[in-house]
Amino acid sequence: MPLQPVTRRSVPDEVFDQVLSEVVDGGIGAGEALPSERRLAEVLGVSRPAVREALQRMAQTRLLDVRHGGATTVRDFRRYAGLDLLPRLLVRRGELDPAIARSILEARLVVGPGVAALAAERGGPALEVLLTETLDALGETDDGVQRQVHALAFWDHVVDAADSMVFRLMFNSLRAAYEPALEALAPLMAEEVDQVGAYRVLTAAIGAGDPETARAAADRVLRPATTSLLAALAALDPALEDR
Amino acid sequence: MPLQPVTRRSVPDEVFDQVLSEVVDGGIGAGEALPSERRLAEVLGVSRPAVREALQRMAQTRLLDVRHGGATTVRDFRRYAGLDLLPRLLVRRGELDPAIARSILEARLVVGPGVAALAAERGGPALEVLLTETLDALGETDDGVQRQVHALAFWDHVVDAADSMVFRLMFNSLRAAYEPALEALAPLMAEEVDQVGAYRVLTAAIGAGDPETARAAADRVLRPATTSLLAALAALDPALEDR
DNA sequence: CCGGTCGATCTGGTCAGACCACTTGACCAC
DNA sequence: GTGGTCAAGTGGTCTGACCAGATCGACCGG
Repeated sequence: MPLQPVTRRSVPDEVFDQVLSEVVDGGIGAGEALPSERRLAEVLGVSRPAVREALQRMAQTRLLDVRHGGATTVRDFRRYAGLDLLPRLLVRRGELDPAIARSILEARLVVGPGVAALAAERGGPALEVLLTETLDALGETDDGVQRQVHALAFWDHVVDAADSMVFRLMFNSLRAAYEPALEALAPLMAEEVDQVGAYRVLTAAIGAGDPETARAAADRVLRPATTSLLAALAALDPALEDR
Repeated sequence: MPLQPVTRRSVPDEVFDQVLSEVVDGGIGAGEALPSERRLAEVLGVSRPAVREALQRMAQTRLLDVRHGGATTVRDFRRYAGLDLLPRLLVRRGELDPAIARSILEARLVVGPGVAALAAERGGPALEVLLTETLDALGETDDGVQRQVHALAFWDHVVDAADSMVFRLMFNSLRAAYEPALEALAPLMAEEVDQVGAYRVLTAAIGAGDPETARAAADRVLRPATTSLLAALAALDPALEDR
C-alpha cells in the first residue's frame, strides 16, 4: 500500500462523526432531542465549544434543529439532508448499502446524458479538443486508478461546457463522494473506462453540436457498466429485485 | 403582508454570511488566504469562538480550507460547493442571476422525467391513490401559493416512490432552495401548476407502471413552463441566448 | 375550576483569556 | 545544498463565566 497523507482528526470532527452516527444509524430517531451541549461535553469528555462546533456543523447540513432556549432535536435526514450525506449513507456501519449504490448508478444514467446534451449545445470546437486530449491521456495509461481520474476529468469538462450551475454543484458533490473511494471503485468501473471508443463517439457528437446524438452516446457510455453493476447489486441483495 | 416568523440572527450566522459574501461575490478569490481568526474577531467585533464556528461551518460545505498552523484559504466554490449553495448563488447582491435560474429549469427538465420513470417502475397502486389525492387538493384551491405547495407534495411522493436516495437528496436541496422563495415564485410557476390535466396523465402513467410513458408525461408537465420561463430569462439577459 | 402570571431552572448563545499543537520561514551548522 | 533549529504566527482546545430564550410548575385572581 502506497504512502498516504496522515489524517488528523480534531475533537469536533470526532464529536461530529459520533453524533452523525447516532442520527444516521438510527440511535436517535427523527424528532427526538439530543442531550444538552453541557451533558454531551461531559459524556464525551470534551469542552462545550468543541461540542457546539460539531452540532453547528450538523445544523448547517440540516441534520439538527437547534433552538435557543429549547432542546436540540434531530431532523429526518431522509427528508432534509443534501447530497453531501451520500458517502456517509453509502457506507453504513462499515458495509456498502446496495440500495444507495443502486440509486447512484441510476442517477448517473439519468443525469449524464442530460448534461452531455447541454454540453453539445454549448461546447464548441475548443471543448472537443479538450475532451480528445483527456481521452488520449486516458488511453495511454494502464493504471486503473489513473484511468478513473481521467474519466472524471472528462466529465468535469463536459459539465463545465454544459454551463449549468445546478449540474456543476451536483457533480461536485458526487465527485466528493467518489474520489476518496476511487481506489476501491476502480476495478468495478474498469469496464466503463475501458470503452474509450464509446467516449470518442460521445466526444464527436458533442463536438458536432448535436444534442440528441450526444445524449444517446452518453447513454451508451454509461449504460453497460450500469447494467452489469446493477445486476451484481441485485445478486448481492435480492430484496432490490422486486422494488 | 402576512405575519412572518421572526428571524433571529446569531453572531456566528452574521459572520458566516459576511464571509460567505466575500467568497461568493468575489471579495476574496479562490486560493487566497482569509485573515486569521483573531484578526477577524477583532475586525468584526466578536469573540473568536463565534468566528471559529462560522469558519468551521463554511469548511463543512467545502468553501474553505482550514489547516492547523497554516492560513485558512478560500476554495473555488464553483468546483467544490454542493447544491446547498444554490439559493445563495441564485440571488447575488440582491438580484436574481438569470444563468443560475436557467440551470435550475434545465436540470428540472432532465431529472423530473427520470424520477417519474423510476417511480413508475416501483410505485404500485398505493402511489397512484396518493398522487390522485394530492392533485385533488391542488385542484380545489385557488390560492397560488397553496397550489405550489401541493405540486411540491406531488413531486415529493414521486421521489419517494422512485426509491432513490440520490434523487431524494437532490430534491431535498432543491426544495430547501425553493420553499423560502415560494411566494415570489408562485406567479411564475402558475402556468405549470394550472395544468392539472397534465399531472393526471402523469399519475395514470405512473400508476400503470409504464416508465417510458411516465417519462414522456413528466416532460409534458414540466416543459411548457420551462420553455416560457427560459424565453423570459433570455429576454432578460440576451447573453444567455448564444451560450 | 379556569386562565393568567411569575419565577426557578432548564436550554443554547457569547465572551474573555489562557495554553497547546502545528506550520512556516528565516537562520545556521554541516 | 542539506538538514537542524528556533521563533513567530496560525488554528485547536479548554475553562469558566455570564447573557438570553424556552419551559413548566406553583401560585393567585377571577
